[in-house]
Parts: sequence; C-alpha cells; structure tokens
Amino acid sequence: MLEKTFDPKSVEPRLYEMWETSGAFKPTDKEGAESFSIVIPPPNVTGSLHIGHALNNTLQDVLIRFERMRGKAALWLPGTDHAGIATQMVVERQLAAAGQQSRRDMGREAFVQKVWDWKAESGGTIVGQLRRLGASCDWSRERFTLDEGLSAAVRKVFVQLHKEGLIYRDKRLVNWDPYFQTAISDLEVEQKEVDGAYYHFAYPLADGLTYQHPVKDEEGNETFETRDYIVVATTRPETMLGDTAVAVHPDDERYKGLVGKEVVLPIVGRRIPIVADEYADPAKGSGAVKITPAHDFNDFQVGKRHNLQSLSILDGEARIVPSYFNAPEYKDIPDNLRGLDRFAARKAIIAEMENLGLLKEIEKTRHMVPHGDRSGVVIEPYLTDQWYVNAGELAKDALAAVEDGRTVFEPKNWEKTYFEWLKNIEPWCVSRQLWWGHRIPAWFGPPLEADNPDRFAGKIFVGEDQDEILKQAKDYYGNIPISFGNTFTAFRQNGVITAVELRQDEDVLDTWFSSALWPFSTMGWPEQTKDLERFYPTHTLITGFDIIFFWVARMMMMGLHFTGKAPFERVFINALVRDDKGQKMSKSKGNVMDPLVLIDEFGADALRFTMTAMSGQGRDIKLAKQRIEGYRNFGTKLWNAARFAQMNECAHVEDFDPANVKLTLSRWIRGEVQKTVQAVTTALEACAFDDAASALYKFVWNVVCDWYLELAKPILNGDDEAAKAEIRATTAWVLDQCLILLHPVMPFITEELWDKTANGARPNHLIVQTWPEFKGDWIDASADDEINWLIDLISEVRSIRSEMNVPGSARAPLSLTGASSVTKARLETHRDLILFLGRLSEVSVSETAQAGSVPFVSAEATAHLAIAEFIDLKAEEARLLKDIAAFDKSIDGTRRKLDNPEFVKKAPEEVIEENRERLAEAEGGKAKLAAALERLKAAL
RNA sequence: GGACUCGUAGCUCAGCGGGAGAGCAUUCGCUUCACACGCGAAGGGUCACAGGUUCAAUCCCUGUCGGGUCCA
Repeated sequence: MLEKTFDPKSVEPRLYEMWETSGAFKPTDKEGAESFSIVIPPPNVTGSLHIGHALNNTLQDVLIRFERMRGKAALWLPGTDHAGIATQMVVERQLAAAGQQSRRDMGREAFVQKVWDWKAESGGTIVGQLRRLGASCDWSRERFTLDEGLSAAVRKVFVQLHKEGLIYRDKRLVNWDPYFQTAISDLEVEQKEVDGAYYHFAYPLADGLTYQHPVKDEEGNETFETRDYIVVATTRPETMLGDTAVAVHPDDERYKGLVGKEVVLPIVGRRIPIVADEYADPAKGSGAVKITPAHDFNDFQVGKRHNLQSLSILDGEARIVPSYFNAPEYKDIPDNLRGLDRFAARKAIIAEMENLGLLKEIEKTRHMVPHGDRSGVVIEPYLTDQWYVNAGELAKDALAAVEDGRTVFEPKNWEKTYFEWLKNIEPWCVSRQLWWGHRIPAWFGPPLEADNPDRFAGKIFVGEDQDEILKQAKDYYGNIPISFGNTFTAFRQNGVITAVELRQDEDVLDTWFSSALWPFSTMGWPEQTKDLERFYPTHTLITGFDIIFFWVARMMMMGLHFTGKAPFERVFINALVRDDKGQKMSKSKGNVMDPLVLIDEFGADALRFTMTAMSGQGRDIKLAKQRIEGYRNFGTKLWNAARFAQMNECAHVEDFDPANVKLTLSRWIRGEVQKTVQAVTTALEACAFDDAASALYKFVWNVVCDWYLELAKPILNGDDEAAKAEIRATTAWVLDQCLILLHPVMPFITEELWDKTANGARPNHLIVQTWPEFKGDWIDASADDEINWLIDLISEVRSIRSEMNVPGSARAPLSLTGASSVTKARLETHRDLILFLGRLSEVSVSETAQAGSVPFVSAEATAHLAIAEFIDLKAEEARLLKDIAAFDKSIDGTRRKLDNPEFVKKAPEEVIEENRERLAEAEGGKAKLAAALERLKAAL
C-alpha cells in the first residue's frame, strides 16, 4: 500500500543514483538510433545553482529525457568553464582572508597551483546541485574548459586563426579594469548613471591671440566680448594632461577663425592645435571639446582623423604616470601630480585650475560611467597592445547560417538581437592580463635590425608548442642557440646576434574564447572522434538571452569556421526568472530564491514542473512560492490516483491491448490518452514546454482524476465482473501512460510510482521506457459524445443542488422529458453512475414535467430535479429569467450574423454552420426554459 | 535616441481572426469509502485608449498613453 503522500527527500537521491549507475544517462548504442545531443551552457566553476540555472537545466533535461524515451541516442554533455576573472578573484580573496601571500608575491606558478587546489576542493559545487535537480547528464563525458583536450583545441584554434590572419596584435583602446589590471570585453562593462559635473576650463590661446565670443548681456541681447582663451567642458578633468587637441565643429561660426591655431594646455604648458571636427557638438557646453585620444573612445577616432598623438597619462592602476615613466612626452607633467590616483588627480587639477583662474563653471550633471561588472570599479579606456580576433570576418558565415535557416532561433525574434550584434561587431580583444586561463601560444623574440619594428616591442612567433616555435625561430634567426626564458634578449658578439632567448606572452585568453569552442572541443576536436561524428552538430542549445552575444554568436563563428557546420540546429532562448514582483533577483535586493531550498521544501519534481509550466516562450517568469506549492499538490494528486488504483486492484495486465476495450468509459479514456500523447509530443518537439505542462496537468487532474476515476467507481464497486476486469486493466494502463508522459517533467515521482505499482514486475526503468505513439483511431467520437453528455448532466445536477442549497445527504429523483431513444439508452447504461455522482434517488423518463421540480436543459431533453422542499419560488424564477436572458443574448448575436448577407456570402461554410447550430441550440434551450417559467408562474 | 517587448478576471499568465480561458486568491457548501497538498459549486473581464483593414478584431495595421529589457 502506498503512503498517503510522496516523500521526495528519501526517494530522490536513491533514484538518481539508480539511474546513473544503470547507465541510463549515457546515449544508447543501439544500432540505428538517431542522435540527439545538447551541450550544457557551461556554468562558471565558481558558481552555485541559482534559479536561472534551475530553469535552464530543467528544460534541457525535459528535452533529453523526452528524446531518450523516444529511442534516440540522447547525449546531454555537461561541464563547467574556468571563468578567468571570477575564479582568480575568488582565490585571491581567499588568500587575503587567510593572511597568505598575495598573488604577485607568490608568483604565477604557485598561484595557478593554488587555483587548481581550490578547484579540486570547492570548484564545481554546481555539478552536484544539478544532480539534485534530476539532470540526466552523461557525467562520464563531463568537461572543463581548462582540461588538456580542450586546451589543445584552444591552442590549435589560436594558431590557425593567426596563420589565417584572423588573429593579430594591435594597439587600440580597450576597456581597462584598473582593479584587476586587465582588459575586459565591452560586454563585461556596465554603464551606470552617476552624479558628476561638467567642468568648464579656459584654455589660453597661444601667441597672444584673441577673438570675439558672443555672449548675452543682462537684457538677453547678444553682444561680443574679447577673449584670449577658449572654453572646453569635461567630466574628466584629470585627462587634460593627455590632451593633444581642442576640437570645434567645422560649421560653428564662433570658432571659425580659431581652427588651425593653437592653445597652451594649462598646468602642462604643451601647445596643442584647435581642429575642426564634426564630433564637437555646438549645442553642448561651449561647443569646444578637449581631445584626449588615449583616454576616450570618441577622442581616439578624432585623433585618428587629425593625426594627433595619443598620449597615455595613466598607468595600469589608473594613477597619473609615476616619475619613473620618463619617456620624453611625459616631461611636462608636473611632479606634484605624478603617481596620484585618478580621482585624487581630478581634485588636484580642479583646484589648480581654480587657482589659475581658469575654472569658469561647474555644471552638475548625471551621466553614464562605465563600470567593471566583476570589480565594480570605473573602467578606463586604455591604450595597450592586445590580441584581436577579426570578428567581422568570422561573423559573415555566422550571420548567413541563421539567415538561411541552418540554425533557427526559438522564439524567432531573438534572431534580431543576434543579427544586430553580429552586423555591428567590433574586433574581439581576446587577451587578458590574468594568470588563470589558457596562456597565449605566442612567444616574443628580439627583432632583427632589418625588420625595424616600430609598433611592436619584438618579433612574434605563434605555434602550438615549443618545437614549432623553435623551428620558426631558427628560420628567422638562423642556426644559433635559442632558449626560452623570462625575457626576450639577443646576445651579440661584434654586433652580430649569436644567441637569443624567447619569452612566452604573459597573457591568457578570454574565457569566452575557449567557451566558443565548447560544442566541438568537448567532443574531442581536433581529433576526429566517434563522439564528434555522432553528436556534432548538436541539436538544440538552450540558454538565456543575456548570453546571445557573449556565447551563442561566438560558438556559431568558431563552429562554422573550424568544422564547417553550425554547432546547433536550434537555439532555444529561455526566459529570465524574476521575483513575484517582477524584479530581477539579486543578492543585494535580498529577493533570491534558492532552488535547493525550494527542492528541500517541495521536491525537485514540483520545482521542475513549475519551471516547465512557466517557461512561456521568451517572457520573463515571475516566480511565486505558491506556484511551486501548487505543483507539489499536483504530484500528490497523481500519487493518490495511483493509490486509488492500487486499492482497487487495478494492476498492470501483461497482454492488455487498449484496441480491444468494450466499455464506453474505456473507449473514451483511451481516446483522451491519445489526445494528450499528441498534445505533449507536439509541444515538446516545438520547445513549447508550457503547452506540454498544461496538457499534462489538465489531463491528469481534470480528466483522469475528476472524471475517469469517478466514473469508474460504480463499475469497480459493482458486480459485473467482466466490466470490472476491463476497467481495472484500463485504469492501470491509463496511469502508466500518465507516468510515461509526465516523466520528462517529473522524473522522480513517476519513476517511483512506476516501480511501486507493478510489484517489481517492470522490465525497464521508466527513464528508458518507450514513449507512446499517437493512435488516432483510438479516439472514438461516439464514446466522446456519450461521456460528454454524462459529464454535462452530472455537472448540471451538481450545480443546481449547490445553487438551491440542497444538502449533500438529500437524495432527489431526476426525470427527463423529451428524451430521444439514444438518451434513454444512455440513461439505462449509466444509471448507477448518474445516481452515484448526482446523489440521486432515482432516474426516470416521463412524458410530462413533474410539479415541484427544477428544470434544466440536457441536450435535446429537459431534465427535472425534484427537490420541492428546497425550492424558493422567487429565486427559481430569477434563475430561469437569467438563463433565458443568456439564451436571448446568444440568439440575438447569432441571428444578426446570419441575417447579414455579406456574412453568409463570405464566411467559410463551417463557420456559418456552427452559427446555425448555435442558434438552433439556443432557441431550443430557451423554449424549454420558457415553458418551465410558465409552469412556475402558474404555481406562484 | 535606436531596437525589442508587454498592457486580458484581485494577482500571475495562456489564447492571437469566427461567441473571453487556467492557476492562485475570494465566497458558499462538504469528515462523499484515493487525495483537506482534498471534493463540489459560485462570483469576477467595454481583452490600456483612439482610429483603420475585414462579412467578422482581444487577436492584423497605424497612432497615443503606460510599464519593462537591451544597445547607444
């Protein structure tokens, strides 16, 4: 005997282990099985399961379990990524907290070892948490982006792209994080609106020049004043040390005469030109703008157009260049500012400009300032040498693949986001000044004089390993001793190079560089493995829209370039989970819902069903605890249906064939099962997870529990043994179908019931049970009609009883007038049922309406419930009038349509027919109630 | 400023050319032999607003208003 409720806590770990050890998570090796593969969006190795993961991974698991049951070789390949910045940050913090040596003190090798130690101990907790969710990943294939195999793939890709000229070194402005002292991607920059100010500075004109500047006098009239300076406005005064021009708009009449002249940069004393450039906005501030090409993306462009010098005046920690930066271009920067932090420098410069009388105005403003999403500090545009991928080139096929349908987005409108980004893509800066990651396979050597390099500090060799580098170096330097070390140096004798030392690039690659290879590197690429052949390209990727740029687009680029195939057939973008008020969940808001806590409270199945049911395509999910509770209750409902079946000895019958059932009830439910099979299958094929969930919910609760089992009761309690046997077998079969269909969404409770309801006689675990095929000819229209008639009749009786406040214990007789022979036969067939569910004393057919009864319409007949002692005549009159009014409304509306010649001419035949039927039905119903009303009035 | 998206029952959402739906919440009645994590019943909506297309609009188009997200 089953317990009253399902106990997830004790069952879940046991079943998960059973599945895993049974090998069910591995794709079947069965001959001819079609492949279906998903690669997990690798969670960050420092991460732990949050509600978004719960959603994303539930959907992946639903799909994988569904396809596995359909007999496909289903592979869900799991793993984690190494998350360069995040992981390095975690370990650095830990070292600091433990009072240990800092990263820089212990050195690269020791630190990287510490990170590996950390990873071994606490990395990948999320992997265990995915198990609690029930994720049926093939753990034997688990991968990590820093695994040797994946690292080899990274090296190969880097070297090949370099050979093809698609990876190159360049000096450009990057988003520099002064906290981590590394370049970061645009996508890792958050624009935040903060309070700031425009500082209006006067820059004195050189050579005693003056001009007439228009001003408004006290009456608002325009006059001119003579100025020997030009005013520029800036939110970042400290960058003035690096100004190399002042720009004005070419059409700006005020400054026309000044273009080509010079100003003397205050504090520094440098002479810099006034240039005409459309970037200067005449309407903004004074209309003149200072240009600092090394510290502003827009200014950098202006600098390019006018051939200006880019003078970087900050160091990697965002301090004004300290005094040991002694290049000639820094000689003008005053000693008192040297080494100051950027914000201290800002204050100092403002104070100094004020002292000089050159601070004209401070205009308060709110403006957008870039912040590092990990560090939280203000990001500096910073001029450095970095490695870039020519993303524009790679984007071409990535765009084409979606345009021509090799890969489809679901929902489709996310394609726009994808296109938008790829069409405006910038070179992808892939180097990071970190220690945790794939070290860039590039080595620097001293340049030969003949090369006369003016942009780069050395000669660069790129290769997968040192042997390859040695070969390249020998080709370049000739047959001299070549070693690897911490510097790149040429040893000379009499001016001739006799030996060189090469140094590997210190930097590592962006984590997304390795993640971009994930769909094929995890399958063994560049080796031509069996997995690669069977499971690549993958079928469906399920991920959040927030990483379409970060990840999806890049996987598309790399997958297409290196394998010639798009890595996915379909990309399903799941919604974003918010709290019940629609706020994004975040730790600082304190509104996070921990999926593990929810699993503890309601069970994994309840959480999974919630996620599935709420995953309406592409919308935000507002998650309330009540919802999860409701689906926990749904599980209990299923559990109790099984319990009922068990109590009534409805056990699986080995050779039971639904095709042969005789009873109307069996034929009806057999068809209802088919409708559900079809609905759920189509929905899951289309990633319409919410439709699948609602079809399952309605079927189990509203069809099986509310009606089928109730209608079965009189038979099960009756003495027709043949009917009883058929219903028992049918019930067992129906419940099995429920378990199979629900399994992808609620794997635990269904597997448990599968086991418990068969006395250990099942040949398979449910996880590998075959998904049912839709059998259309099992839907029986006459059985549907009959059962629907029955349901309507019983519902009406219940409704009237309730409205008239008839106590549950009172049993009343029901009689039908105007019943057809079909109805009469049905009454006979289902007499027990009608009596039982309607709580009636008897059911009969008669010629005339009985006095003291309440009438209602049942198909072609009028039913009369004899409950005289409960009738309030006035209330009954009101009820009839209300129902008649409803019929009238329907009659009016339908007639208006049918009387419209345009409608009859243009509407499709079935719509017209439908309206005719509706009209006839309403008129019939109205007539019956009108007659009843007449009788009632006579009695009043 | 650009792109996308959403305004449907008190709340959360489905429906998206042929008569308004679900869950929760509310109200009423039930110790009915699977289930109170339950059973039965009921109330509740000019489908944001204004135009247009159509025989027919919650659904398509245009605009307005209001919310959200992303990118500048």
